[in-house]
Amino acid sequence: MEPRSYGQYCPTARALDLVGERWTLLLVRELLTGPKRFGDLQGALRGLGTGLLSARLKHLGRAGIVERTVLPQRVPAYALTGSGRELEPVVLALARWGLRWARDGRRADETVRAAWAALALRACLDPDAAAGVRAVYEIRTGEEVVHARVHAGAVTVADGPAQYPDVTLTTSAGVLADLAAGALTLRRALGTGRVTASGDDSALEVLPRLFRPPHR
DNA sequence: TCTTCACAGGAAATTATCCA
DNA sequence: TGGATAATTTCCTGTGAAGA
Repeated sequence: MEPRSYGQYCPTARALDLVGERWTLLLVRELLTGPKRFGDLQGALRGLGTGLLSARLKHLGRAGIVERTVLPQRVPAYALTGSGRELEPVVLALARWGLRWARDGRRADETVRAAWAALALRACLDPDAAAGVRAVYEIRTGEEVVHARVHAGAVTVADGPAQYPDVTLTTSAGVLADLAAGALTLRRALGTGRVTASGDDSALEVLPRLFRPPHR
């Protein structure tokens, strides 16, 4: 089924023709942290049926936003193309804009994942504060491990453990989401044991200053 | 109020791929 | 070549919006 078009000769409408449908930008968000298998995407996007997932991937593939790739052990997967990666600032801007509502707290029926919270934190990065920082932070939750690399005033987030983390943070995905939403400070989380940290003290010391949650 | 349409989602069937 | 697994397709149902 071909997605509907707004039928407008307008860049915004054309962009929304491509990525404005339900689930589409969330698929892009999932792929921002690295290639994913069909089953991984299904697991991350609960509520999205297999048929619709297949259709969305095909649509994004035709649009040149997503491409098929192969992981080690010759496992087939999906990855963002260069054009797809250009959506990263769009997704981060939406995350930053949405944080003010996320701050109201998590609803009972909402799931949370470490990778989502890490991306939300990334959206709040203060480039000036991060300008002189070079550090790798590994974040471990019960089910997931992601890592964030801060370098040259920017941060990248990826799935999996870091090779040489400066700091390893252990917490739950829910606490991480609260940190990203600004509902909890890192100092308080560390002080109350909701986050435990090990590694380089100076890299840990600078971490709270790197992020500036948006004001309501 | 009824009908039509678009869309989301689930379940099952089908197809493709990998590997022993 | 056959079994296991993953990916895709097809069909059906439910929901909500819009129009008659």
